[in-house]
Amino acid sequence: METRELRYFVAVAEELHFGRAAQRLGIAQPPLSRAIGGLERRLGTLLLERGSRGVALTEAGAVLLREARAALDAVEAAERRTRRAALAATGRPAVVLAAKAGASGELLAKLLDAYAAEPGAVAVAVDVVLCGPGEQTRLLHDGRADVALLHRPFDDTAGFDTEDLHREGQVAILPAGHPLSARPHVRLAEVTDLPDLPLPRWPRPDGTFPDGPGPQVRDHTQLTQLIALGRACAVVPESGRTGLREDLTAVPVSDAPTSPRSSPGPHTAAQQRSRGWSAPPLPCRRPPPKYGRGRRSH
Amino acid sequence: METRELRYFVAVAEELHFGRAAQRLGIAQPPLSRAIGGLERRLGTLLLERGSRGVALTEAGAVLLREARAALDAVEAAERRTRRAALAATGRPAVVLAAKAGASGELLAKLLDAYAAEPGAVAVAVDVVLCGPGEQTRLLHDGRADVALLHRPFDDTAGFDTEDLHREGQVAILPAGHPLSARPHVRLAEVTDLPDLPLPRWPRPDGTFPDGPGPQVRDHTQLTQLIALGRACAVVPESGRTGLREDLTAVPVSDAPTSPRSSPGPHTAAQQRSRGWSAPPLPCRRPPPKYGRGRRSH
DNA sequence: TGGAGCGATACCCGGGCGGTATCGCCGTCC
DNA sequence: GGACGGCGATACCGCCCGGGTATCGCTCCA
Repeated sequence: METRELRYFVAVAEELHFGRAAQRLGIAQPPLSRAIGGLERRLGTLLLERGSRGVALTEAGAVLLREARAALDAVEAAERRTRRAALAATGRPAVVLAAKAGASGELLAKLLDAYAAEPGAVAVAVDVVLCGPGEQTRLLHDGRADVALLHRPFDDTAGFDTEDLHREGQVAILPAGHPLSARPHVRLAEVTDLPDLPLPRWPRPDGTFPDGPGPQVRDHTQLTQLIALGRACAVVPESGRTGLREDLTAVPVSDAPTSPRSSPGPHTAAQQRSRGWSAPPLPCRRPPPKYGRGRRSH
Repeated sequence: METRELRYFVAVAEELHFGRAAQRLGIAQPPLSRAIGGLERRLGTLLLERGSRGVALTEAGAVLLREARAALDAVEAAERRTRRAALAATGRPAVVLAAKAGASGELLAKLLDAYAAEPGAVAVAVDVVLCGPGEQTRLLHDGRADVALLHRPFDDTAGFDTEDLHREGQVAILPAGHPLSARPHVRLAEVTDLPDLPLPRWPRPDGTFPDGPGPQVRDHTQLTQLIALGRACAVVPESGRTGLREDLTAVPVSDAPTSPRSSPGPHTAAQQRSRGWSAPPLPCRRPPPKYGRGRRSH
């Protein structure tokens, strides 16, 4: 299978319409039909159900869509990482770290300081990419980033080589005047079902939102603003209280599970071990005890 | 980048010889030279250092080799899994489970029994693929398997979505007559540096062996035979003592870290969640308490 | 210094990919 | 119910690109 065919198929599977998919791909519709037809013939199965009105994915088509996306990400990552390796050979080598904008600011700063102080790290710059929530995994998969700061259990670390950097309690973020905001601490159950302050809904990776009573939010700014307006509350890692607006209050959640951050690298350990650069791929290889919780065993 | 180019590059990078690589690919040498040249031009970097005698990888070339292998695996996996999904739609759906031959026999049997008893599992067969040590990850990456039984810390689970199924102590396998074999238990340090019974060396993923005093082994049979011959000893999970030859003795290792098994699926959680089949992708979804240690949270 | 080995280049050919034109099918709307 | 419009498939054509052969240029040895 050629990547061209995979790209074509993904376009049709996403548009569910040959004409629009062809337009998106910048080609005419007939070659697209032929390409999909050829793919189906070689795989020996129907990928798309052609109804009189539009197109639908078959079972096999749904599988191919998921797998093709992963494969295309891998190809894209290959290209990007090779390009960066080429830059690193002639210019300054760099590691790209993805972090959610607005979160983990303090940790990030200390992490970068600690890495700059590392022996052997002098030659490697750490480029920080700030992105929206949940985007980190995408960046890792398609090669735009090499490592990322994730927050369990909010972010999904499955499929990555991870290392716990820091474990912290959680706090509830409430409007300044709220009755609970005067309390020294609250229990999780007390804030998860406040009828007047529902928990917000974050977008899924595909951009849609789960059902529920809470408002839809896409980033940290929207979140804080909604809480300040008295329309929502939130439970976030302790570090989220730094740099809080003055009209918001953070109250420790006594019974919330501690939330370790993770710093995952590319998706196989072999990549980690054999990265061709002259400096360690993970920032904070021997991290200060304050943040590090030891290396993996392998 | 097209997969054809990646295949060509991997061939040359592995052979380090255009002529042989072309032969392996079944094409003539000039098109190969042109393809690699085009790749280098588009990436804007040299991938191969052409010396007067043979070829060498550049820094960027080494990165691309690693990334290209991963990408080609992903493409191959896409094809295989789509083909299997097509089969599943018309015939009997199946999950392919990879397990190391000779190990975890008992767990495997009980796992299959437990899965067969699951509601909803009746429609899905579990195909078991037995493979050599360390091959499981390869099978998962290129789509020949969906889940595998791995043994930490021996196998590397980085990059997979894993779930601990069982945690067990470790035993030292010794020749029957050895002085230590009469002991009720031994400490790890006592068996790791026996001068007469060195620990064997297992192959790395690339097939080469690490340096060391121990004999090279490739499978369980070789291992037991070497121990029986008094040329080596080994530390393996407890379950390794079942079905032991009579001329070998297993002695519990009192201070060895416990070794949980893991059952990883394809390399992203999204794949797990959205698999197009009608039955759960993981065997033993609600595993009997004896073996299961709970589900992941997400 | 000539020959062997190896990769690059020159040049040619054919298949495949992409283009336009058109068909077949179906749903819809006077 | 027939005309129309939307959509995917098919027919056919031209051209580019991928693959082939022949040959060159370079280097290392004998």
